Amino acid sequence: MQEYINKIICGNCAEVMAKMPDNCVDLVVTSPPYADNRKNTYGGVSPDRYVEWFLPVSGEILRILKNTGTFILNIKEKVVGGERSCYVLELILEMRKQGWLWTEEFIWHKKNCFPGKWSNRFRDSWERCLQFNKNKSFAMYQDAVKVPIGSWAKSRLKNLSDTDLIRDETKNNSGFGKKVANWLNKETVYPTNVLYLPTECSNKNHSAAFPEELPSWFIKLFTRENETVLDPFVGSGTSAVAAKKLGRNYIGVDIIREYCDLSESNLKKSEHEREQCHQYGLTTQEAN
Amino acid sequence: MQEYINKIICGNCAEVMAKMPDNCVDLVVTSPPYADNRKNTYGGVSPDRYVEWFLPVSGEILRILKNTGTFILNIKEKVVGGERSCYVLELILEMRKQGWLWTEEFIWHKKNCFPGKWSNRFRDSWERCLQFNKNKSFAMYQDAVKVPIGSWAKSRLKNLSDTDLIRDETKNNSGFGKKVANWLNKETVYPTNVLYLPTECSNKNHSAAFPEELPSWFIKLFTRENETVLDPFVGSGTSAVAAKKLGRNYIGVDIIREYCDLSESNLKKSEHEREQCHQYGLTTQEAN
DNA sequence: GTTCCGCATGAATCGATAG
DNA sequence: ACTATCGATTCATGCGGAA
Repeated sequence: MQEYINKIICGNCAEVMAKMPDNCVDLVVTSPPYADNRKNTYGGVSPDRYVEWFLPVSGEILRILKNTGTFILNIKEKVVGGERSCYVLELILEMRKQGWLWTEEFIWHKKNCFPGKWSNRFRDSWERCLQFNKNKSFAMYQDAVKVPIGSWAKSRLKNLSDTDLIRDETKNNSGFGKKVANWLNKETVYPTNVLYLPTECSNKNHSAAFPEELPSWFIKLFTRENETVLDPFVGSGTSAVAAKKLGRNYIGVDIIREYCDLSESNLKKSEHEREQCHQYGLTTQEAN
Repeated sequence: MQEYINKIICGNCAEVMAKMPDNCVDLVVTSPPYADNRKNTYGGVSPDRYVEWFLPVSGEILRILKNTGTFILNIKEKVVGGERSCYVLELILEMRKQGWLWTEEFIWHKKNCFPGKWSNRFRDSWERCLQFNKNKSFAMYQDAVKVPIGSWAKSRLKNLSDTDLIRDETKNNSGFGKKVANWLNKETVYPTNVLYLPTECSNKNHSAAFPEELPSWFIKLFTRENETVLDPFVGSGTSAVAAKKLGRNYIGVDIIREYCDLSESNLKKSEHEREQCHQYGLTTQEAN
């Protein structure tokens, strides 16, 4: 097992995982290639074969995950022929037959989604983050993701655009005012199952980079320091970088050599930034 | 048909709809009783029988809906035994077999969701609003739900740069001047598929009232004035009130006499408010 | 050092045109 | 007839350079 810790491994993730022992990983967080996308990079899994393609992967994850571990799957179905594809729904049902518990569906509500205009559809600004478990009693450290109420209110007010103001006029004033009053007494609150994050804008040289905050949030929620986080479709390495920054062990797998190299490079870059922070006497926490 | 227009009908909605003619309704928007919920009011449909219970209803809706019409289903699966139930996923798959197109899944992101704290779960702050159609080409009036543009636009459009000119020229040889004019005058943008609305605070004497803005938004998006909106589980009458306020015809059905009375009462109340507004020389639009 | 402003870009989708 | 490619459309964010 030790040979996988804090490594990026190039290979087919189902085959790589097959060599790993049972019950050895605390969290799997990944964003696999979506159906029929990225034809030039991952080979383009078609929607009607997606489930059969993914099940061997989820089967290996089920085996190597600890009994108290969690599997977070970030995914969204494409539009095909004017209709939402059903492969994600079918995948959930099949994974349950495989032995998984479908514990929860978190929503990533994207602040800045892709632009576009169509006659029969609005812009898609959300994705699914499906939570699967082996067992009803799994590890969850809710206090690690509590939101300081002060900064919440501050950023909320700072970002209050004209849009927000006008949208807010419609709501019931008395009820909301009462709620705010309640919140003022607390220093931190628990979040909900909706994550409201911007998409990553900077160039990652990878076609599907999710924001670091997304894996980071789940890593804090479902693991403690020195535990192990696996991403079988590590891509540009975002989740590995997040795990490392948070003092967790990472294991990254990708079938594309180029992406493995990119992950290594991003890991080095983040390590370099950490060192610079130490030079200036900052903690990495403050720097982020 | 005329006997149903602007009426609240007490009865089993599948039976009531069975008497209605084909292709007579422009929009169906409803929030049916969720599985195993509201045991004391709707008799408590259990999760494992939910699909078989709902399919006759969706079958009748498929028949009475116009070919260009839309069916919006507001629903969220319950947690049963620590796991999300799968009846909504199964329902979508079965409704497709029935002939429906699953066009889109809108998310209602609740601003102020129900409070609570559990050891293995955060508060649930979103619900599905599933869009189904009979036909790929359905009626959609996107301009009716445009929202104010973000405040970023003010500074962004203050002075257009050279690159803006170049970018647009490369994509479109002919009509650049027209484009600039469009952007400069633009004060509203199209929304996304996430609705960020507060939950209803006021007491509706109904166990599952959704905010009026939710049906209101879909009514504006999918119908024009004098068209017909049906809610087969009308409950406290929210969607009927919304339709009436927007100058649409409503048809409300509920199996519970008490809820039919409540709907009638809420419709009267909204009519009364409208009259009061006229007395003060306000339009109903301004009052809302 | 701080704020401001310009700019590229991001898991997109549809309809028309071409092969 | 059916698939593949291409252009047009569009919004908000974080970054880097400048004031």
